[in-house]
Amino acid sequence: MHRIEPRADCLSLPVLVIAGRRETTLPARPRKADAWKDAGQSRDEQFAAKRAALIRKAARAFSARGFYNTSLDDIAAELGVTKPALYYYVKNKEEILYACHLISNELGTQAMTFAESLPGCGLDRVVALARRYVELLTGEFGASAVLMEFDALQPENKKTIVAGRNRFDRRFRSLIAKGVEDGSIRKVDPKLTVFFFMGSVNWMTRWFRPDGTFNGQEMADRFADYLQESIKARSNQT
Amino acid sequence: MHRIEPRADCLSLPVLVIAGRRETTLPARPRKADAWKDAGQSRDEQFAAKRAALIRKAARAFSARGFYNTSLDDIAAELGVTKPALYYYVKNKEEILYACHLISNELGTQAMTFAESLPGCGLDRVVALARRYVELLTGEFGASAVLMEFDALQPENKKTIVAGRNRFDRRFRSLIAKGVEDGSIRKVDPKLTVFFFMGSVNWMTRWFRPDGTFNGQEMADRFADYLQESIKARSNQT
DNA sequence: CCCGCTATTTACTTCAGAGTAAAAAGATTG
DNA sequence: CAATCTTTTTACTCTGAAGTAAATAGCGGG
Repeated sequence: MHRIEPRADCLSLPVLVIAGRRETTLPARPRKADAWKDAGQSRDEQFAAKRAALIRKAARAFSARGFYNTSLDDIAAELGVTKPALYYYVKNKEEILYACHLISNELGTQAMTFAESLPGCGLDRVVALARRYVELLTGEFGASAVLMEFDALQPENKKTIVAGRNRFDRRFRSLIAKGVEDGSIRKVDPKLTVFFFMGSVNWMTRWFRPDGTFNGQEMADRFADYLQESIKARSNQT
Repeated sequence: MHRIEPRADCLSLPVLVIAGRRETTLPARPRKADAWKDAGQSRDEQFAAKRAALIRKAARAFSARGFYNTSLDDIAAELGVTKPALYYYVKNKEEILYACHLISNELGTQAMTFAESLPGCGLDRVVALARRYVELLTGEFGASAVLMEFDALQPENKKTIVAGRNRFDRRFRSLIAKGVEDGSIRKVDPKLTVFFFMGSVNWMTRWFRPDGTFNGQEMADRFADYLQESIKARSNQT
């Protein structure tokens, strides 16, 4: 019997995943995928790996099709198991969503910490943040992390997630404010700027495919570039 | 008995609406709102007005909380009636969503037609499009129109809506491409630029409140400004 | 090769919310 | 003020998907 206490620490193990298109008929029990057959680990490692794979499949599905358009049967089918098997790894659907949000916040924090550690003017750091964040979102963990379904979270979890997001927002704004102060960024409203940029990024998770016209790195470069151009100070203007 | 054939022409009649926060308990039957008590019209006019009010309340709710987080009971309660009453005006929930998408597309077309009719360089027209579009979205019809739940539409309707959206996208891209040609816009990828900007706008509908820090007009100005700065050509660069 | 633990399945229950039927309440008109 | 049409309600049904119980299959050690 495995513990189902909060254990969202399983952000590990890269798993190759092909973004699946919605099927009209559930393809009854396809061959088990990825982590589900990868052997050669301790029991606890396997548990963690499988849980992580589950979360990441779900994250991709949620990002691409939305939380409510993704049933647990869908996820289970994609993993090659049946729905109740999922309940061995998570308590309920909400916990999956929560785990996804945790990843999302984690990536944000990572990008932020990186950006804040950089030398240079405010603009440079803001742009670095943007680039790194998009890189992370489009990278290993897939276009998986940015979710919008806060309302489906339990109040307790929602509080945690929203708090994390707010922290990210504040640091982002503060970075922008510093840029305005040091003269590298033109006079923009930090809050609005963050909303503007984050909107683009949130939306990206809905259409981005790693095998599309642009890969993750290119997306990161271009998004960062848009942001940079839209906020950088120019000699000949306010 | 009233016909329930496709009749999504009811985009009329401004109705004052205060964005309602989600209630844990459904406030049982509050006083009827707005159009529901406005008398002094022919029957057909009343029908149209009420249907329009219904669609617009729903549109706001969908935008703010999402399609699946909004039950018909919610909408009915907000209007001060019971759920079955809604079925007198629409065939089902999907039809409401479809009507919302039609409004959304309509606003896009309006903004686009306006922008294309302008003289001036590509950049000017692109910026005018952005401003007008945000103006419309945040205006009379509220932050109501941009929806993301394409998947909940019937295949037939989905086709229509997606086609409309694609048309908008193409015209938007084409405007950008022209700007690049005439030298007013720097070398950006039109498609990506559209996605970038539309993401911000889509996201805006989730948080914008007319009574917030910025009103609709300010939002329009600032979003247009961000876009302008991010894509305009400069003398001293590529 | 049997025991006990891990993992997954089959076969359910439950519930929210979409949708419907039929009765009741409101209008409008002769 | 009855007759009839319009609108809304009460009281349901139905369904999809979340979630659970209990049986079963697989595995590692003794």
